[in-house]
Amino acid sequence: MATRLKDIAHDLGLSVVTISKVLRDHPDIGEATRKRVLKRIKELNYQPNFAARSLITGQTWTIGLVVPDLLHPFFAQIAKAISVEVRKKGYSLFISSSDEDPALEQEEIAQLLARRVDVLLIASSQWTVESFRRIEEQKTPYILLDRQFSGLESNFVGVDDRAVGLLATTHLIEQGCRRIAHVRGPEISTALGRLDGYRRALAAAQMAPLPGHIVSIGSSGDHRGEKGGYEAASKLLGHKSRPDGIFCFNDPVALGTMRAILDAGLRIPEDVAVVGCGNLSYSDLLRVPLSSVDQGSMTIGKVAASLALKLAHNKTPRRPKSELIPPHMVVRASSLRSRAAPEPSQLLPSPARE
Amino acid sequence: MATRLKDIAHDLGLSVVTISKVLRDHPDIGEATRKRVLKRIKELNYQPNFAARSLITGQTWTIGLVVPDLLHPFFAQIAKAISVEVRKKGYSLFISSSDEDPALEQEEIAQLLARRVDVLLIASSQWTVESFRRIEEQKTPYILLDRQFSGLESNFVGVDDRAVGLLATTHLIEQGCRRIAHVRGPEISTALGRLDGYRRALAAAQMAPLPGHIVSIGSSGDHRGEKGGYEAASKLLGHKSRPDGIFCFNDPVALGTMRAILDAGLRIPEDVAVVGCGNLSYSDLLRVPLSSVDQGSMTIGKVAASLALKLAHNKTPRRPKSELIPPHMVVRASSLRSRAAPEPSQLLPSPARE
DNA sequence: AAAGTAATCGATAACTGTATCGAAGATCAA
DNA sequence: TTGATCTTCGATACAGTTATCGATTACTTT
Repeated sequence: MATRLKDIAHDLGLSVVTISKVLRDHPDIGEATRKRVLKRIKELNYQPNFAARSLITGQTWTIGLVVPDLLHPFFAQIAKAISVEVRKKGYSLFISSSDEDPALEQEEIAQLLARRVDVLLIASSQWTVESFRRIEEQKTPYILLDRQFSGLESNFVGVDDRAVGLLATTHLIEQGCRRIAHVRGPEISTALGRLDGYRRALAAAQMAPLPGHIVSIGSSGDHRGEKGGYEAASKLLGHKSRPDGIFCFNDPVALGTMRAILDAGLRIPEDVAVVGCGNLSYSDLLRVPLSSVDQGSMTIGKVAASLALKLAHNKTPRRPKSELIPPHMVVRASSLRSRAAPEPSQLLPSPARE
Repeated sequence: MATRLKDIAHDLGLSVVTISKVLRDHPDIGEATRKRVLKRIKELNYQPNFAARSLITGQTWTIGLVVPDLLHPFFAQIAKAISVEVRKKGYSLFISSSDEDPALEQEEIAQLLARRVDVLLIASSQWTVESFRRIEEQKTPYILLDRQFSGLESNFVGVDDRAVGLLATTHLIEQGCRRIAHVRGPEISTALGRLDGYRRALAAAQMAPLPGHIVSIGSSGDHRGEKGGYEAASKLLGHKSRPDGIFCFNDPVALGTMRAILDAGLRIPEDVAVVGCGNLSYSDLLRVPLSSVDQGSMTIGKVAASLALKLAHNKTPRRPKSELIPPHMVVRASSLRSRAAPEPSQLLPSPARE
């Protein structure tokens, strides 16, 4: 059986209270006894019982994280960063993957609330605000990741999506593109922000989207991702004023877009330049390495973790805080056409990674 | 404040004990009161306090998972599968990423043990057996994932590495390769098993590795992965009897190998066929899509979860169980040279994924 | 009617640690 | 010396649940 405070107290002829105080650096303990206790604690390799501690303090020293898909490198990176950061402060991290299923996500949130996690971090695939209201009822502090919800004032950490759109579109303009199209995503904050940035970048250069140059990928699960990108890009390429640059909502969509361009017998980036978003780990291993806007997922994780730790300690709820992480552009072959053609070696995976 | 058993008991004029029994489907409760209690529980949305429950039962209904790198799709897939499976049974999963650092891994194991997880799952990056001995001292059941340790009798779930080597090498033989080389990994169970399978497959075809056709990637962190593969393959290609097929320890190494082959002005698979292992998510997005042995990471996760749940309930320790998952070959362009040349479309990402 | 049995529920202790306040002794000032 | 203050430690209550065993009631059997 594991050693308890009682055992140590009995060994040293002290009371449990004294041992408990030593453990928590309580001031009113004599130096001599403090040393004796610490020595014995080390000898017996005492590990405090979190259950008993939680019962009285109300804190569990755990943090919950719900992501739509742990396989997605973006969320995996965030999860990893959070795990590392909170562990340093003695917190452990529950991670669960909702598989993009709102119903499953709600169950997982409920389970984590039942476990009385100190803070809840959610990258939600929800469409309504309802489940967040339930979290608020329980008075558990929570932080939304990646995606925001209008009409919900909550803590938020994610990339600055407007800056994403600005960065990508401005880059295409600088590369000499004049007919820049956008394959946009569904009606969620990330897609809307990127669309807005795209529009603003064009406007800043005295340009405007040509009619039909903003296409949306299908909302059904089957037509999202790469397939949706292929279909959307096919539409664009059949257009009478064919785009010479396409900014895609995310990297999978950009992959589909690139496939459509190559299938149409066109060259990337000479005929059509492509920029995605997410900077996924495969981005520089492709046939044509994909330029992409990096969302700074590691930074998102670190910032979210630090905010979570703050919330865990402040018993008094503060005003919700929104942290926008600045994105940065990672230029690869798919959009590099201003200067000389890229070296052949750049078309292949290179050992030096971003 | 959250509702407690006491509240429900008071509301209905019953004792806490009765409510507790209803919650756990104890037989000696009358049907009428059982329904009344369940109704009230639902009304108040009662959530049991895990801390109090753990304190008395000794079970925490949590499972711990330690992986070397959550960003690696192999481990991400395993983590996801485990998370989904154990959640169904009411368990929550602590996940931590050790960043391939043995010292960090030990800290994380210690933290999870201190939390009294019911079962510990470890994909270890350890070199010694020492830390597992400590787990055994605490009498916490544990399961090793992916990598085994000689001289340590423990529960294990992972791919059948010998079968991996057999499958890959046999495939290359069937594709008409006659000088098959192997880029092997370090001195750990996975690499040794795959090497053994490679040897056996050759022997079964009355063949043997030519001298110098088994090369090892460097053990230092810098020379592992893609860079190590590039260096190892360069050696092989300079050999007087140049290989016409290479089986690589894993996919990153295979990527480096392919880069070396193309840099040498040779064709894949016509001059040299390549097979990797891991079937990483980028495998069919490459310039030359990579044939790879799939390790069945989802199956590993599911089997590990099911074993973990068994261990969580059996208070009496059973004999350690070893579960070997059969791998399967995923043939793509990098090794397909027996019949007609692959269709051009196969050289590009295809929407239909394995 | 007496005794036995089954069904249903509750009183009490226990699990381990923490918060609170009080007690004992030491030290110091007046 | 007295009183006050400080230092160091402990007694007690408590957090929310479950294990155990005893109590009550109703029903059955002989």
